[in-house]
Amino acid sequence: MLTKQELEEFWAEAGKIYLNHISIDCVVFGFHGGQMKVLMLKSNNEEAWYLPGGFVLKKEPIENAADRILKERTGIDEIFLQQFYVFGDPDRSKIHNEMYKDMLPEDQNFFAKRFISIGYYALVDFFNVIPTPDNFSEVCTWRDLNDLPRFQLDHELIFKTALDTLRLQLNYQPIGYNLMPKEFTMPELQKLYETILDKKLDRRNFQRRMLGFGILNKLETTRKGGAHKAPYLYSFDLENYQAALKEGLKSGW
Amino acid sequence: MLTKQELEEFWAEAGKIYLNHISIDCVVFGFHGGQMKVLMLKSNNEEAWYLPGGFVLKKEPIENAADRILKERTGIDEIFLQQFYVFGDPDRSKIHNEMYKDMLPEDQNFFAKRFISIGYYALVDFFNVIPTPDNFSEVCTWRDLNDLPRFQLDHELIFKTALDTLRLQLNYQPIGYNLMPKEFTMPELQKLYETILDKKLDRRNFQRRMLGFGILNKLETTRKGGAHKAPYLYSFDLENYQAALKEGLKSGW
DNA sequence: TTACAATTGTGTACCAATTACACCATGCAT
DNA sequence: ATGCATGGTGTAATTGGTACACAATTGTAA
Repeated sequence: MLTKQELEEFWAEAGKIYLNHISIDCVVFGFHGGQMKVLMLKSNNEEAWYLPGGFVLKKEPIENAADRILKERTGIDEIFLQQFYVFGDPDRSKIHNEMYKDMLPEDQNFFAKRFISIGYYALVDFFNVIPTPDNFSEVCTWRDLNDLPRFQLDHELIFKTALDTLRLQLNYQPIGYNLMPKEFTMPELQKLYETILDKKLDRRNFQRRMLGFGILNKLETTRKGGAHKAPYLYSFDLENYQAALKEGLKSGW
Repeated sequence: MLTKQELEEFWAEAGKIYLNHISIDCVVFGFHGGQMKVLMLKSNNEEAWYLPGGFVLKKEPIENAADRILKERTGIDEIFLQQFYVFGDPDRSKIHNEMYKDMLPEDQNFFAKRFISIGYYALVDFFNVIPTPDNFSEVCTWRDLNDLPRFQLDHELIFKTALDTLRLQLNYQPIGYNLMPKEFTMPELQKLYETILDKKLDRRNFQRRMLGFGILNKLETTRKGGAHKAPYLYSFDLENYQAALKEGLKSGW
């Protein structure tokens, strides 16, 4: 987090280097220990948490802005990003606007302006992420979807909209590919689908159907360790996966 | 279309009343004579056509801005609108930016700025629309999807993205309801689906399935006139339609 | 070493939905 | 009145999804 003085310098400069009125907010999903996680940030001064976000440089494509922001928060370079909605209520950032209102004259005051926020969701391999706080926070960490904190501003709406979109797009986007590690077992993949969809699936039918798509490579090795039969490991056949998604995986879950 | 002087006044004022950098573009779909249509505009000075669009007032929710813009172009009040994508390439409005570049100093020059455009698609009953040109055009009219003109800027991309979205959302949005007139025959409705999906559907299965959804009211009257058996007229049962869409119409087309 | 518990891998019978096609009804044209 | 094109309804065949049964494998405990 920046010091008070650094923050003031940042405010003064922001309007010159970033597009006014426009922000980006990202919902970063990860999967670990059979649970879906979202990356969130918090300042020590405030109780509510917020989503990783930022602004668009004057000549920067918005996709690049989202990439850049997430590279800073996660350390990951080529992240899977999907634009999903724009949040444009004039009062959505009212609380922040009030906070910054008297700092500078209105026309120079970047943060006192109304912001229209472009929502992206991101899917990442949990283990590749190095959560890194931003200029306004000391804490950046994964939060479990079953144990979410209080959100700042309209970030709960943004998060919920992202999750709804994720569910709808499960059959059209390479969601498994981006959320799972390189190698995984069938029960692990099933848990991911169950978590996203929030319902139980039949173990045997899931397996048969997944394999039927022809998008998985069965590896030689098995995952030993549990006190049970060792499951086979799989990896995604990226080429077939991409091809299959073009058609949509036949009639969803 | 405004005169040259009026246009200059508009430019000078625009930056004060509208949010900078942000525009809205709408893809308005209609259905007539068994063909899908898009509402488009053209200036006599230019060859390429463009989509109805506009800007967001400083304190206006973006949905209201889209409503307002389309009310002006179509005369319709409560239009079915769906936000579908944001177009944020820094060069997307390059040609326009160049045109207006030298008119005013850069910081006051609303039109010389980069625009991020929020895309909405709209579904309207063809017969309710009164196409009305805007400040920059003399022509506002329906164009057939099979006979599209050259587009300005990135409007072809916007249109294509809208059409793709429409196809994907066919089972989740009240698309038939908004595009068909109050009363219609089953073959007419089928033609709509065939046009959107760009493929033939079986007449008999279409009918059985549509009726199976329980979202249509069969009316007493039939449509006479053709040299054949007179088809029954139907209307949508809006209440059941809304309910059915919440679930998604079972496993798409 | 052997039996057991837990979990994974594979197969099959059943049910629901979609598809393909046959047949009848209706209204205008000749 | 007859024919033809189109609309309306029914039914068999196929496909796909669901619900289980059963065998195989691994570590653990007797």
